[in-house]
Amino acid sequence: MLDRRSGQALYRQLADTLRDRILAGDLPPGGELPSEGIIAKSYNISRDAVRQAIAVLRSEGLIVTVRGRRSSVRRQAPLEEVRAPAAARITARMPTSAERTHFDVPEGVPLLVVQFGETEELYAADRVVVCTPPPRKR
Amino acid sequence: MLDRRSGQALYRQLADTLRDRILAGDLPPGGELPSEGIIAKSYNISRDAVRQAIAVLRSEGLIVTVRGRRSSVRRQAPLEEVRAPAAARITARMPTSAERTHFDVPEGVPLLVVQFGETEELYAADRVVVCTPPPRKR
DNA sequence: AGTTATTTGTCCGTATGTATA
DNA sequence: ATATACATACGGACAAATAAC
Repeated sequence: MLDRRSGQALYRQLADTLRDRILAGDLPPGGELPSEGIIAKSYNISRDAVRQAIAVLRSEGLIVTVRGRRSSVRRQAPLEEVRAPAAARITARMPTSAERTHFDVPEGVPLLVVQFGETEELYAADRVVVCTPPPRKR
Repeated sequence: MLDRRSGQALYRQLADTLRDRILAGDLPPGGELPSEGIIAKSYNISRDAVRQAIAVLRSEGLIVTVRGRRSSVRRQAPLEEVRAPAAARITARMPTSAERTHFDVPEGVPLLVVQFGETEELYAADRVVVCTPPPRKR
């Protein structure tokens, strides 16, 4: 239950409990959360607080929200392996809104940036894993 | 200026214009945005809409917000190079709230995940770049 | 095909708390 | 201590997308 005098924000407490349920497998991938209104009523908090909690989990890449539908636990597709060249530099950053549309990634999913020489390649982190070359035989 | 009949949400339009100013270098790293109240007044929108726009940019890792202070453009520290072992798998994901505290990263900064064998190492993507081994001499 | 109900998205207002300057 | 500024929480209203029938 949520505690109004805990010093912790209500929406953070709610996000923590929902996250725990997701990571524990209580809410399986693809599973739907109750509607914002239902959650708000069941915890006696405003819909605004519920939306903030959901926004937290969405920005962590744990859930996905589509307008008109209840939020659902994000499904993780099998990752495609991409071979990194030698002497490459690999970083990650969040996409802008336009890049999110372009790469078709939901909120909370970073981009992998692979740089080598002049080139820079971008990959959606929910579909790609970058692999370093295997050790050389000799 | 913002257009109420454009079909685009006000806060998205505002986020786009602010992002453009940041990426164009108009607002330099470390530079402060006007306060939420000032922005709201200057665009004739609610403070709530301004906060949503700022939340967008924060989740993209472009700005940093500290309570009581105006938001500022995120500074990018020089990246420490970490050598990736051979046959490693490199992915990225967003940290949970607890991990954000543990790694001391602001919102909008992913974690780099380097897996090899049984081990899995995590790095804050705003401080570390992962490097693949250089080509072998022969 | 079309209508209704459900649900999330956007926008506004107000109030209060808490951190910073 | 005062002023400024962001954070939290509530409320209401309407729009827009989806789902159900």
